[in-house]
Amino acid sequence: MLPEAALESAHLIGRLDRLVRSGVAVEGLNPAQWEALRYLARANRFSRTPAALADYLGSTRGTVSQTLIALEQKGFVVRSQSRQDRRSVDLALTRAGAMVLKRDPLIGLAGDIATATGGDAAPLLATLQAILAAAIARNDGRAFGICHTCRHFRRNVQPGAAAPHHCALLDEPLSEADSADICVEQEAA
Amino acid sequence: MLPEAALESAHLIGRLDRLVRSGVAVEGLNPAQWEALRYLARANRFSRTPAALADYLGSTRGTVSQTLIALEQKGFVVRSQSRQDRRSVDLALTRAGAMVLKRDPLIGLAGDIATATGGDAAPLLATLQAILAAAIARNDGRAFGICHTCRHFRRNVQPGAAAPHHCALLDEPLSEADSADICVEQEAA
DNA sequence: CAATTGTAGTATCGACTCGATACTAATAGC
DNA sequence: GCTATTAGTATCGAGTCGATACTACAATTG
Repeated sequence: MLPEAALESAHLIGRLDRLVRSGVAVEGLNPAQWEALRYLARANRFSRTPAALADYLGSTRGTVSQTLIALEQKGFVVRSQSRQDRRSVDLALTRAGAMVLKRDPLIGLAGDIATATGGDAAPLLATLQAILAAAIARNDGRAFGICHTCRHFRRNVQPGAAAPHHCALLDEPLSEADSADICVEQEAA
Repeated sequence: MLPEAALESAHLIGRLDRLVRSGVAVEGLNPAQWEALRYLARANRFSRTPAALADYLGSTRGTVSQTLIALEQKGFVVRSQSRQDRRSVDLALTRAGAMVLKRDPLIGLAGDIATATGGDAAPLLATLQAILAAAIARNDGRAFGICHTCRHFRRNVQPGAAAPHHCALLDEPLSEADSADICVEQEAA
């Protein structure tokens, strides 16, 4: 038997997200476009590609391609051909893209969360992370967790170097900044 | 300064909802249609109208009208003219509508919540309710809270009657079932 | 190394969604 | 009664999204 509070909580998560999405058109960006900008602001360099973004959004490459066209036309994203793989495209936020994220409607919800939790959102965050992990496992999705929590992460393999850490999956050096971003390849340790 | 955990929690709420919405097409219902069915299953008799649903969804009457046309064609909802106000339309779930809600994709998320909270989702629920209250206040929205928590609710005004309670705003008798449903007019006590 | 198979991304089409506008009908206020 | 307001619908057009087909490149296989 499913506890009533669990189902009610699921309802409320939907309502909260709907509230955010319905107040979104201010900057002329739709929900998918906001999500893409947020993703690109937090993804490490292995993860800033259309395919990874499509995985993250639970969408298709075709749909994401259109989202990216729109964002590029607005000047918030630039696409460039990858050097490693010339089929692939590197995505990056422009300065304007980073600026518009300062007016992300999600910040309003974050303020409400801070208010409602009295400033300590850590327990809520931990619970939500556990829920997301369960939901992702059930849907065979990718976690898009933080690089340094990954089972392929090797800390401080080159001490003192600009990129002291290492990814054992991609065999690539990792800077401190890399290791704090989310990664399309991340798997729990 | 906004705590990092609050913003991250806001992110996760968005991701959870997106996961639910992306696995939705199973029954041939889109996210707005699911939300409408959920609402009608939980709304008291004053609240089962297109206008109240539009408020709830943060949408417009025109858009909701189309959602309702689709749901009526699928046989999940019936519309009938209101007796009190002949401009108004009463909405009701059909038996098929109630049945399809047993396959609501939100139930999957509720299961994940039950798993992640170890079966006691009450603290999470309380936090989410507080967040939603803050978000609604900020957006000048309606709360759609439970009838008996309303400042217009008068308990047991007609003891022993089938509808013992009373709404002081609408001046209408309220059954036990009425008072447990959500209401478009609800205001915190 | 040539041929095959697989992958990254884009273009395009069609069904659908949604907000805006305009409209009808009914209620409320004066 | 006359006007203003409200409930709901119809319709249009911009935009979204998934599906399909395609190009270009990479990886694999023999």
